[in-house]
Amino acid sequence: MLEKKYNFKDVEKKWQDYWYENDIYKFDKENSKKRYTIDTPPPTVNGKIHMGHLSSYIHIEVIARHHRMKGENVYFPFGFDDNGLPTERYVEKKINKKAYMMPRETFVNICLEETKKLEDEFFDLYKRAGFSCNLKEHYSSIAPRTQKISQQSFIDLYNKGLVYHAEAPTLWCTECQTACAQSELDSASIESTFNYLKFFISGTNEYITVATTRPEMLCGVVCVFINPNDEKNQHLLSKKLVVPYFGYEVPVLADELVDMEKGSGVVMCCTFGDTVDKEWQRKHKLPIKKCFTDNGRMTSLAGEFEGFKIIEARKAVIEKLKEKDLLIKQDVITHEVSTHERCGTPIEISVKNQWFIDVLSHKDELYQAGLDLNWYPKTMRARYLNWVENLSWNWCISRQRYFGVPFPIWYCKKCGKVKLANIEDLPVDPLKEQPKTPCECGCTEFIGESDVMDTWATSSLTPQISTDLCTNKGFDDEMVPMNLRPNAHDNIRVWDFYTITKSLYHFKKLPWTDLMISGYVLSSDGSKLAKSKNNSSNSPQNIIDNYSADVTRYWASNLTLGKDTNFSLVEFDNGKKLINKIWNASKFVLSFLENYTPKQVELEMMDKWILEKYKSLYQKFTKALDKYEIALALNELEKFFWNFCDNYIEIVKRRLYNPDIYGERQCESAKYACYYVLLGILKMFSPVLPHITEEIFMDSFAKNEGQKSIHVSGYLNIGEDIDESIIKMGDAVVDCVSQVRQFKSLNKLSLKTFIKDIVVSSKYTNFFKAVEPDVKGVCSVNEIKYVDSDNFNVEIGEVISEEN
RNA sequence: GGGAGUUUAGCUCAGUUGGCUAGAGCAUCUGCCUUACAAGCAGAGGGUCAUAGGUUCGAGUCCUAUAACUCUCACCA
Repeated sequence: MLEKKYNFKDVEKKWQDYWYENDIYKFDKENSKKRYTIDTPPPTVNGKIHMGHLSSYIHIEVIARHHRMKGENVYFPFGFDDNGLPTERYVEKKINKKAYMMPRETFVNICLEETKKLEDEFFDLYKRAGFSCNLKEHYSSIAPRTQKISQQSFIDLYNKGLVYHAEAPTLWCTECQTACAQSELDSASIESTFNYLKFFISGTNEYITVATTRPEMLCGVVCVFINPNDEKNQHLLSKKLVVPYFGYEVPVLADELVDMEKGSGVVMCCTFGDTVDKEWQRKHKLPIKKCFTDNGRMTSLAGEFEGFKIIEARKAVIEKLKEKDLLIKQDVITHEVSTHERCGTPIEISVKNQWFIDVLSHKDELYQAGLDLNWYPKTMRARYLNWVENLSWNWCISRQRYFGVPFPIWYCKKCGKVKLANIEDLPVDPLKEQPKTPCECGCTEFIGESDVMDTWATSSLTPQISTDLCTNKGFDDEMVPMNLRPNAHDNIRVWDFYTITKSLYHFKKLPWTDLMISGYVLSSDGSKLAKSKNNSSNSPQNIIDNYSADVTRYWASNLTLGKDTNFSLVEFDNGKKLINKIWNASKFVLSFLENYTPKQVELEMMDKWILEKYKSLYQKFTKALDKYEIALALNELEKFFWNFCDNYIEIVKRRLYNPDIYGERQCESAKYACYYVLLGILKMFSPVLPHITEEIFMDSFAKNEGQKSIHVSGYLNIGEDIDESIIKMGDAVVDCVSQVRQFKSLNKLSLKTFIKDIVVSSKYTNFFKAVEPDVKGVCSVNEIKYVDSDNFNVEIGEVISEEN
């Protein structure tokens, strides 16, 4: 028997423990059933989880449970992305010290401790949300077995010539003091000044106007460009110009990229002030002049400004230019500047020795991969394609940081050649170990690479890393391609792109077949949620405490895939109502089904009707979920469920209560339909509401059905052929009942009020006659008359009394 | 500047490949304590589907343009 009230706090905890202890969701790799494999996103361990993350994971969860209920063998692994810059910054902030202030090993150990603490919190939250992933064994992107896979990937790319080491212009963060990748850029709107400067033509008193937002880089000017079609400035090509204030001379060159409309139509080129400078440096083989150091201070090139921070230098130079009358005018402008996503510092371009994975020469293949994958929703494909089209930097994977997977390489002290580690020795730390064999040149002394790999260089291998947990096959894996990669849309250009890249490069195949892209959950005012912002009242922990895991899952399941949503508590109240209704309806129906075992009887028409409608719902529901349309599936199910409660149960309850009046068989027929429809509905609700459905199932169905959990019991499919005519006729009966109810409502009568007679005009007289006892009962009508007609109509007779 | 999305009831949103009178929840109003549920039930009111054209027997849905908002990429001299 079910309790009178549903107590989610006790019930949810009870089943979470039960599932965990009994390995209900364990993946059985020996099983020959159809597999469904999920490349679960490992959360970045750099702060607290917010409702956005949680909702995205709930989508994955529902899909995993759906496939499990379809009878598939679901591989739903779990892991953490717990190394790299995001984690380092989290730890630096927490301990209020910078990594470079201590020995590398000390910092790495603190990182390991701090991530462990956060991971325990994450783990607890996932359990409390009712997640059916494998919580017992999870991967970590810094664990030795992961490092091994990551290092092997590097060696494979090296051997294939797809990764190279070069001194090249690199996106550089002066705050984090590391190189970064194009995908790590954000943009910020910054107020700045556009400064019009006098560049004197060498040996004359004539000057030409050049506009720049970065006067501090005047010390690094290598040339001045004009457009080859710029007639009025053609004469400059043979001349030299004097760089204002700094006084040295630079040549004038022509290039089509110069926009004649912008500024003065003449532009100075530094190496490097922005991305166009990078192009020009390569094309015109310009010298490289470093104006600032790794930590963002001016170099000796800046003369008296050496040691100034970039922004300070800019101000100081402008003052000097004013003093010397070299500044013609200043326009205040607001422009978009690329910044580092982790710290918001404007990105500089610097020349450094870095490791790059070549992506620019494989754009076509990468683009094609986007076309070959199934994107849900479809529009997300465009974001990927757009990103690939706009790629302008190769993927820089080296970071001048500390807590990351090391490169498995050394440089020969004598000849400088790269020495790779042996695959069987992985993982290696080149700072602690030495190669086992000498260099080709005979030298036995090596310098280990001190850079570490970017975290994406590793997490782009999650298909290999996660399946390795189950197969122990490491880098090579038979379970790839996986079925599903789920993530939010911000990760398309990052994690998805990199994973596709690696999979194509290593194995010439796609890493998965489907992508399910979730939207963002925004604050109620439309601003972004962030892990770093801690708005606690809406923290996942509090929401689950207040509303239950099932209600939280209901909320997330109602979000449209791929679409951003402002957070609101309204859906939570709807979820609460649904839970309450499921509980009450089940309790009521089951009160008639104690010790009942279903047996086939001749069915009453309204019982056939609800079963046919169930079949129709079942098809719509599974079809929608197969296409990752969680909200649509849930919607159909809710509509059916409410109809089941408010119409079907109301219609049959008299038969259930009074077999003596309505007949023994008629009562058995209602029990049969109630048993299977309720069971079927609970199974369909189970992916979204795993706790309450388990509670009811285990209380009342498990024994009959011979199952240890609803979640591995499979959906209830009672047939493919749907009798549409019964559905239509039964719907007409409901329509008739509605009209009688409407009549009573409009006349402010109680629904109990008896009506002397009604006249039903319809095409379905025989059907109405067959269900006459049901209709009479639910409508409190004493007599029904019938008229054959194409037009449906219900005429309502005299009101008798409130009691009879 | 390129690309994508959104615009439907007071609010939050559904609306499949064009097809009967455009749906749901919340809110509002009216009734009803009906042998599961008042955290419930039965009803009612509320919409020029952003705007303007077009295709069609028929358009919320398809096409063109416009507007507003959002996201994304790029520009950043």
